[in-house]
Amino acid sequence: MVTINDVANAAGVAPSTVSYVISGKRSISPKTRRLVEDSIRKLGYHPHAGARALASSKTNVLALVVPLRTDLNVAVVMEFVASAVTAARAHDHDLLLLTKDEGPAALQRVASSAIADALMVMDVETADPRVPMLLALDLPVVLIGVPDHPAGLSCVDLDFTAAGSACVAHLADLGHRSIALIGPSPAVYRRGTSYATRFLRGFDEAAKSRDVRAASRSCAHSYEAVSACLDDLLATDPGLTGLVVHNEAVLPGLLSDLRHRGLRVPEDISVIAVCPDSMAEQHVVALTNVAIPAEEVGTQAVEMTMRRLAGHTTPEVRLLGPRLTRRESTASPRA
Amino acid sequence: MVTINDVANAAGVAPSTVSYVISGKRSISPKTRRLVEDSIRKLGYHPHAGARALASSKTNVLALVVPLRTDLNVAVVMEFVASAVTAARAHDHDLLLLTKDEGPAALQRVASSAIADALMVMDVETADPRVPMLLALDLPVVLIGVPDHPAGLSCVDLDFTAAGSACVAHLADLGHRSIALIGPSPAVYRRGTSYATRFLRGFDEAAKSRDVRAASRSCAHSYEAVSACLDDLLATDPGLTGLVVHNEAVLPGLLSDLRHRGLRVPEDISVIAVCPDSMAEQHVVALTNVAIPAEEVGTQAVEMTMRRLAGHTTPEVRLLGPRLTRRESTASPRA
DNA sequence: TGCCATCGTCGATGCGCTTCGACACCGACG
DNA sequence: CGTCGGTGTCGAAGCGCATCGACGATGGCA
Repeated sequence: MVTINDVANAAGVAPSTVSYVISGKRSISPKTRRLVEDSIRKLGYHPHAGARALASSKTNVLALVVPLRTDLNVAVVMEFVASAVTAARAHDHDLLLLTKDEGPAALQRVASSAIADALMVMDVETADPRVPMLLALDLPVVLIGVPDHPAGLSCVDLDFTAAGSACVAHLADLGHRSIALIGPSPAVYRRGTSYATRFLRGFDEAAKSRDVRAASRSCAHSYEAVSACLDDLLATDPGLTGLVVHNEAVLPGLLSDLRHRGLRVPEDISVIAVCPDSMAEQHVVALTNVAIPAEEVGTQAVEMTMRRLAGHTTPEVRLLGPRLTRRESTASPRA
Repeated sequence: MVTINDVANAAGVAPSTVSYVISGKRSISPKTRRLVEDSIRKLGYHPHAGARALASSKTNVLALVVPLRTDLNVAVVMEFVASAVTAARAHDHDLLLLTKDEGPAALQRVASSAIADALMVMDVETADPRVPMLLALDLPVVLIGVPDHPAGLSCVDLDFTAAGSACVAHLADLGHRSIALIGPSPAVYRRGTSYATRFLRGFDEAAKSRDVRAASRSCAHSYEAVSACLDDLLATDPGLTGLVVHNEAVLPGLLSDLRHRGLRVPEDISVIAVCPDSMAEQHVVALTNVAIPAEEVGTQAVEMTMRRLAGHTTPEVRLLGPRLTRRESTASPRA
């Protein structure tokens, strides 16, 4: 292994000088700098991460806690993870992956083993049991999602409340008077997953203020569940003309089922989805959607984390405004 | 921070004794062991990862290189990652995520910074430029996928060649005489992505030996591409009765398009997919499929890695046999 | 010419842990 | 009773680095 001493010898300087060249924490003459940098390159020197962590109390690692459940949208999670890794690397940090399954103890472990410098936590619940423990951790923490009481933790997420409202507004503007929300599976609501309840709230409030009849259902992934859900909705209100789908996984099944029923999109029924743009464009009828900006959320989460690490101590709560893109799946209802 | 010294003091023993209690590398009297373990628990002691890495040259971290491209199946990648993290944790290791985008240099960096104890590399290409460098790394490496010349690296993957053959065999057994493969996007082939070419080989060889007319096409994600691909295939051979789809992303579009053409599945045309079971079951017509056992591959990859870390030096190449599940999308062609 | 401030470099120290050799103690055996 | 082997514990060294105080050199100014 090539150490800082090897570099120092090769360059004819002291190890500490090499360290200062790398960190830039003291001024170095151009001549010495060049000498050292050349030696570093020639020897292919990389500082030993453990030694560096021990001496400096910084690991240059960010830990990310992801949910492994299949009832969440894996594509969204993956996109988020991808952008987080990329953003972290842009700040010269690495990304350690933890699973929600390991529970709060894993967070303790990471914190007290000094494995990572900061934590990013996905899939936050409204009354998340991890929040109090995270507060006690004295590591920078950024939540993806917003619990009821962030209490000093930084948060970033799509503004799902506004997203719910935007969907209703779009349909109401088109003239729809009776709409329904097809939401995530019951398990998601049961856990109190933050985004689900926030979206529902925005949906309900907007429906009330726009004076639109609004139903909402939770729906599991299976084709049968989707079908039963539609049966139920159409039986309850045969005049239903608009569907808001906050459950990407049911989209294929839903669209097939509508066609089987002889309901054309958008002529007979409008559909608006909450999903990534790529998914919206993938269907036969391109879907009007509110985008889930997983990539931007990931980047933002890392940026906020880095700011905390840089000493910026005040926690921020950042809600990204929803972006609705009109495509082919929404239209005015027939008179 | 609570250190090994704090624990030693609390237990009234030497720090080295605490270390031996934890590692089990020397025998400890039951009395002392209990004393130490109690102190550890009471103080909530976790060894400092950096210090431990420095002293022992072990990080207890596995690095996983994942592709971030969207032309690969994100669900499969995610499933793999999930099982890898879980398996790693079961062996008391953490998982560090790297992206393929960073290129070979990132692997160098991780190795010479002693950030991880081993590397797992996904999305391997037939003539992967990373292979020679990985060989020089003197870290245990496990490839997910099989390059042309593994040359001493461990590999694990679904046996895609056998999978390709199995698809053909299934259709041939049903009596199909003309079939086609709809493969991944051209970019995937261009990269020489290992699994794509292996599957194609198995497909071609089986078709030849079973005396089945076989065409194959590469197909991008878009609905238009799928449609054009079908136009082409049906024009080339109007007698086409079987489709093998090795490109999960096009499935929804493909199935819609077939229906638009008035082709019923499986009455007019059989469809067999290479995709995770969950995806196969999600469609209106449940799809006969060859499963992509991402979870098992992930677990296996970790197990192989741990074996290497335990001193087991001979590299293994492990190909998982394909499992074909017959569902509703395949049937004998009408006479 | 002499003094001081500044800049660039060095040496020493310690981060928390693992590991090695040393050693004290105990029971068994001749 | 003396010796020997084994068991359990200890102390010290060192892993590779960052960081702090110190110090020599250089240049400006009086």
